[in-house]
Amino acid sequence: MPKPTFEKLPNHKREAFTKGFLQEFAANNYDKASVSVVVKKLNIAKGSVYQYFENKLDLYLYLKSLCEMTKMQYVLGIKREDYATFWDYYRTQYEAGIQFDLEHPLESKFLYRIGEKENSEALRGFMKEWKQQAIQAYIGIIQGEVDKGLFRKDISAEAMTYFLVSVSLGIGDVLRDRYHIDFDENIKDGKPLFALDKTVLMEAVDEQIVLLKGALDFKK
Amino acid sequence: MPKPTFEKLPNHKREAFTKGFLQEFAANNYDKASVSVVVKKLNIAKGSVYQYFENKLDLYLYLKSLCEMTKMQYVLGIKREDYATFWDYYRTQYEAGIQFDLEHPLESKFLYRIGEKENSEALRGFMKEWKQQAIQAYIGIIQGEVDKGLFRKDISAEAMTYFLVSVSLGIGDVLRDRYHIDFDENIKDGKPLFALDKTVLMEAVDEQIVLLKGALDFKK
DNA sequence: TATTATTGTGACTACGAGGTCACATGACTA
DNA sequence: TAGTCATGTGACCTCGTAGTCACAATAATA
Repeated sequence: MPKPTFEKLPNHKREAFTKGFLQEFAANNYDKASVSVVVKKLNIAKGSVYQYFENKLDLYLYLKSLCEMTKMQYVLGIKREDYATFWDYYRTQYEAGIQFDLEHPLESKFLYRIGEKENSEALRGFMKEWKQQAIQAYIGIIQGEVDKGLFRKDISAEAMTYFLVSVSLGIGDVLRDRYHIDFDENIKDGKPLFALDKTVLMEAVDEQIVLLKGALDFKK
Repeated sequence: MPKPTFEKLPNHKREAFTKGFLQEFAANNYDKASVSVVVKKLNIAKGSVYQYFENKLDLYLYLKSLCEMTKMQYVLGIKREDYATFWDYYRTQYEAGIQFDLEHPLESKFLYRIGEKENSEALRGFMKEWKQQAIQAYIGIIQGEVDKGLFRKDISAEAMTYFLVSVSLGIGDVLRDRYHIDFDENIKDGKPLFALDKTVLMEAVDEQIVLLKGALDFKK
């Protein structure tokens, strides 16, 4: 986490700093992202970085927590109990994610990288924990659907959760491939990752949801 | 592709060379895999590597084609027309993949990395093409199922294909996470990635197939 | 055996990374 | 104004990488 020196920085400096490194980590994975490059771009001394943060990993984790907090504001208010079906809930969550991407493309791309399988050894521990927590949270919800008789009972909630997560993580790729989206170009141009009409995107998402329903819904 | 010098090498030398670099590329991504490290491990001169191959990328692509050819021997004979349903066909393919992993763990891990989202910039072009070809091949098969009235008609074959691919790529992670498998450790010990009883693994696969059936099969 | 062609070698180059530190600069206090 | 403390600086250090090349060693041919 940042040293006091960083917290005391005037806003415009701190924001420029954050933005510069967010761009770098959004465009490159942890290992390839270069402190030296950003430092040149921002016209600050390399030593400053290490007066603000312990090291590269410390800086990365700070940015990660920043992005997560921003995304939370979009997703946290969405509660299962406020929706008639799991799929209304799920769809709303996904839509909020797209809205987040629309308004915070850098943070969105940063977080998109976390879902990637291959990650630097330095990060692997954090990512594994992160994924396990996400999975566990979802298992609880899915088990709830099973108990309500809304999801099938012949397959374990765990298996269904992994299934759902696979598809969820894949949807981003579906969108990217089907609409020939170049994430890196969009990032460079300051556009959102999914620089397309939201309704078009949601159509593709809805297709995947229809398939998910077929897979998980209880059939009498 | 290798220079003539490499082809003329005595078998034991060529095999040791190949194995050494397969291990390195199985354990590290393209960027992190180090020619220098392997060279030390094999007790050969660095210059030799560049008498066998143009450069690191050339060497990597050769190993990739090697692994693909080996895997082909397991999968190529499996034809859709030999199976009653798509799912018998799909299951057999997956089982063959596990068998391949059992007998060629190094090659299996090497290829597993290709499915990963994050890849070195040097490789991105190759991987994109590779994925597109795989997708296109599958779309043809899936469309065939639709035409036969076996798969649902209300969703495009393309959307169903992406759905199937998402889940297929995810199954590896399901197995890894559910059975707490450490790929890197297994590789280091010379074990297969999925060092578990094949029938146990296939049980988990079958669960996912049941869900896939629910999603894609035509319901009257 | 002498000559030529092929293969093996490892110190070396050029590069770029993360991180350090003695010093310069600026701001606030006495 | 003089002194103190926090912040900014960039040359420098260590490390590791891919790739090179003049030379040594071996194999093949005459």
